[in-house]
Amino acid sequence: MSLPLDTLLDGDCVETMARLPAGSVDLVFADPPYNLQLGGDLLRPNASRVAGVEEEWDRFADFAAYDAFTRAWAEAARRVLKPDGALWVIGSYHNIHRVGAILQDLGFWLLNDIVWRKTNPMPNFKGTRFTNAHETLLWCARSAESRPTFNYAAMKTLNDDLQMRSDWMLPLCVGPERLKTDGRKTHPTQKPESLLYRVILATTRPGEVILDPFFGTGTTGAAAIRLGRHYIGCERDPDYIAAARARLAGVTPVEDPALLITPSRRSEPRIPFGAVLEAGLLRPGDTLHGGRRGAIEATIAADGSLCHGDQRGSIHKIGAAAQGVASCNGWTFWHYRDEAGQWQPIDALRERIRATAKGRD
Amino acid sequence: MSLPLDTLLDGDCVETMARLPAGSVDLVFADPPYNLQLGGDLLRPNASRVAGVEEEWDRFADFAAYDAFTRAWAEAARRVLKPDGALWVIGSYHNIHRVGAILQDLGFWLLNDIVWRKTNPMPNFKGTRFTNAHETLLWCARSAESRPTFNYAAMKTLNDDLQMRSDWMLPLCVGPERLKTDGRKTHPTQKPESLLYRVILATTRPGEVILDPFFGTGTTGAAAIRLGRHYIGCERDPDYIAAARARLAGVTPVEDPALLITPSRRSEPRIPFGAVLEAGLLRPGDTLHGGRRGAIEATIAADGSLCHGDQRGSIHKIGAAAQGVASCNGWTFWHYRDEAGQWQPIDALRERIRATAKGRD
DNA sequence: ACGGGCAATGAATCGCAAC
DNA sequence: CGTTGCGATTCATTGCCCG
Repeated sequence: MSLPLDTLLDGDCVETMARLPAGSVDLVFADPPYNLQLGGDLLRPNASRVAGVEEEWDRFADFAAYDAFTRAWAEAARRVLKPDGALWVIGSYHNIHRVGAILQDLGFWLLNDIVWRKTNPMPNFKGTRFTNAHETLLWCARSAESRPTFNYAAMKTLNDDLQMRSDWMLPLCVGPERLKTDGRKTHPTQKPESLLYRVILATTRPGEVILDPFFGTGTTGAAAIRLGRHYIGCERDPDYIAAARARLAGVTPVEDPALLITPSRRSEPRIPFGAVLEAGLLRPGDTLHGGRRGAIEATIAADGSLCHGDQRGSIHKIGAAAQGVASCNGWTFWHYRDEAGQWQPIDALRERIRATAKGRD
Repeated sequence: MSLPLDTLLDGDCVETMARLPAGSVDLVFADPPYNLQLGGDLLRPNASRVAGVEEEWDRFADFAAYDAFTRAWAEAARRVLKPDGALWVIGSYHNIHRVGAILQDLGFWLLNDIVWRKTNPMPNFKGTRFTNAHETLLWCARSAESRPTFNYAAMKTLNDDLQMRSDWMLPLCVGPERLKTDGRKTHPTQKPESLLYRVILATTRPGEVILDPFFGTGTTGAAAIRLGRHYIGCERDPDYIAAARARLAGVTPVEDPALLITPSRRSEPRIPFGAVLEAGLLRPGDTLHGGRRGAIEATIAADGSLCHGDQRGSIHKIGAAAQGVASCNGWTFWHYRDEAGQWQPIDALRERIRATAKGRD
């Protein structure tokens, strides 16, 4: 059975997911009902009424009912995930702890909890609590053994060359982005595309498949299309389905796929040090220098090993031994004198080989 | 039986709390073990070893054992709380969801989850996840019917006359505040007093009683004394007890608690260029122009880097490289064509984001 | 005394392909 | 399956040493 890519599937997500092949999806993004347990109407200081979440889909008899619901969709999601797949869930303090504990019990492995800090949260009108200014996302692998995708370099670049933190400052979905029907919001909890942009860019690769069991008005689909990923959506409500279909018809992907990938050293093919010799960029008998002011010397052998005193081994092993440390990246530790007489790390020679290799294919 | 005020009680907290009278305490602040489940050593890029939490008290056989432990202390805490009393718990993604779900199951009523955003978290050294830059606190009433104390005005004043949000930006406990024994940290997870100041100032009144079942080196006691509240601490470890007693002997109440609090910084939030993409103000594949008459072109990648010929990097780096100069402010160098067809510096888009992002800190 | 440079460090579930 | 070895990977802050 093949996957219904870029499709919105009408119906209950547990049943829908059960019909999909096991181990077929790269990422699940879930925005389940929060079980808000709201009481009566909430009035602003000017006596206007706050439009809360009053839909039938957010009403559960008790915690046990909510837990059973959570366990059902989470198990179904786990079944369709590939072994190295991952799951994101978004929630608030009303539900996220129940969800988190259940995910752990099911074998999911928490990788991070992410705080979505809202730039423009709704104030606490009654002055009885702290302004509830954030929501929480859980990012977890299918199991502790999974090797989930994390585009570290892309996140670092996106954050001006600093590691992306676990707290994200993003605005609510308002203005033109917010879908409206007859002047009222189409969906009470539409998420901003910026949130999904970051989730998808961080934890999937172009062309992969993202399933959203609570598709709503299709924010996940919109971000997936833009970023060159495939989506599968589940949704029961015909109004949401119609709104999502109309919305997604107008979304176009980025044209140049190269723009979707951040180059990282990790994903580059490996080049053994011997290739530098074979390319004639260094010769057996040449001397490399490492350490402070290049005080550590080593001689290159014909097989690409280094000789330092009576020790002999790889550039990494000798670099570590010469410094008396456990490990060492020989590519950045050892230096040679280039044509202009400048000291350069031998990594520059590896780069040169990579550049010519790319030119060939 | 009268309460042992301002006392550190030696022994297991469940047994100790069981000996205290029911309904006698105004607030419980709990910093339980997080059940970190660490693997082997973690080395920094410079090969130095990260001092993790290796203490026996953070080791549990499995989730079930941790849950049983949590249920035991939470039930004991609930018994000693007054009907309108409240509980704070701090934790990380490793444990906080289990704790939160158990508290809900026991009848506690969640009021807020608070995010302690660390100004100076430890980086993710291996580049495998988002920097774990926050911890979570749960604030809950003893029951849904409780009327817990919340000093709304004090919090608003503390926050420059804006409602205090659910995300707090505070530094780690380092420097002179961090207790040391023979040059090494006395306790692996000592919390900053600033965190306890805010908790106690927000949710207790002067003269009330705060119980801390995991007293450690007594941060809760120190903040309580300073703020004119009473503390009761439970602790098993004799080294922690000795350190706490010595510490608390030197703490004196202050007359004006407002003087204790450092106002939060109001510096402009830093906006990375990636935020402009996530906000949809520009899109991957769009072209920016710079230099005289916009002769220099560059294409935007999905991660917020610019592509110019075979070069790729930040708006600043590519701006500098394209001009052949050492440095460049990309925000003012690069221009885009706005809705009216006018060329505008991309800094205008950053301003637009700032205008909506009235974010604190 | 002041400043620059360098080292230390913080609740951390921290790699992966080839053999 | 386990073992081996390449080689990728850090931010904010404090404090000490030295000029």
